[in-house]
Amino acid sequence: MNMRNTVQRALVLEAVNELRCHATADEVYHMIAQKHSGVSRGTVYRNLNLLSVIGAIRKLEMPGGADRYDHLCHNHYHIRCEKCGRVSDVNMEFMTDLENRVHDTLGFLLTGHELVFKGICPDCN
Amino acid sequence: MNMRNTVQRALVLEAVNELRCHATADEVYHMIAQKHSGVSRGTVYRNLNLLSVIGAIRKLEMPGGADRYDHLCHNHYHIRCEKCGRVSDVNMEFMTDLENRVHDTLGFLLTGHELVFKGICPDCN
DNA sequence: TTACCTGCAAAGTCTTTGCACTCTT
DNA sequence: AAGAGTGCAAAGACTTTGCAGGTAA
Repeated sequence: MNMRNTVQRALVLEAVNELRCHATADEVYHMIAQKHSGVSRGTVYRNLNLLSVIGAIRKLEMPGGADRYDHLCHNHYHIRCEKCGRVSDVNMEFMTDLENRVHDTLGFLLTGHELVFKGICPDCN
Repeated sequence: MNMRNTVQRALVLEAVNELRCHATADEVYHMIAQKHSGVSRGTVYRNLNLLSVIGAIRKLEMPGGADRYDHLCHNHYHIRCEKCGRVSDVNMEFMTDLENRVHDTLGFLLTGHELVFKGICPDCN
C-alpha cells in the first residue's frame, strides 16, 4: 500500500476520532465541511474506506442503514433504533469465542461477526 | 390492518417460500417474473414489507448488502462472504437470552438482535 | 362504492467511480 | 517526473413513493 499524506486524509481521520464511535460518512463529511468547505463527499468515502482497510479506523456495516466508522476502540456491539435509526453502544461483554461456536462453517473462513441489537430508543418510545 | 388477497401478494409469498431462506427482493422479483411478467418491482417491495410486518415472512436487514427475506423457519444466524456477498445459514444455536445479557439498555426497549458472521466463502478462497 | 392495490416512473438514500487536474514524494 | 489523490458529477445498487387507473370486498 503506497499511501500519501494529504490534508483531506488527515481531516477524515481527525473527524472520525473526534466524533468518537459510529459516525456515518455523512456526519464525517459535515464535520469536515464546517471548517474546510472544499472537501468532497467522494474523497470522504474514499478515505474512510482506505483508512479502514489499513486498520486506522474500523468500518461497521449496519443492517438497515448507512455504514458507520469507529475510531479504534475496544470491540463492542451496537443497538439501532428501529424507528429513528439512532445508533448507540451496548454495554455487554464482547464474545471473542463466538466463531468457535459455529458447528459447521460450510467451508467459509470465518473472520468475525457483526451483532446489532434492535430496539426502540427512549425518544421514540 | 385491512388487507386484500391479490394475485401479486400471493405470488410474492409463494416465491419467498419456494426460494427458502435469505432471498433478496431482486431474487423474488425474478422468480415471479419467470411466469408472470406483469408484476412490478415496486409491488414486490411493497408486499415483502407488508408480509413481514404482519409476520407472514421475516425480513433480515443485512450489513453491507440488500435486505433478505425468509419464510418462517426457526431463528438462525447467517454468514456473508466479504468478497462475493453470498449468504448462507450458520449452524449454531440461537441465543434466546442475548437481550438479557445487555447490562445497560440506555433506555432502549430491546426487541431482538441481528447476528451476521463475516467470512470468505469456499468459492472466493 | 370504497379504499386498498397495482404498474410505472421518478425520486431518495447511500456509495462508488470515470475523468481530468493537482499534489505528494 | 510518476502516479497517488482530489473535486466534480454521473452512475450504480437498493428501496421507496406519487400518481392515476384497477379491483377485491
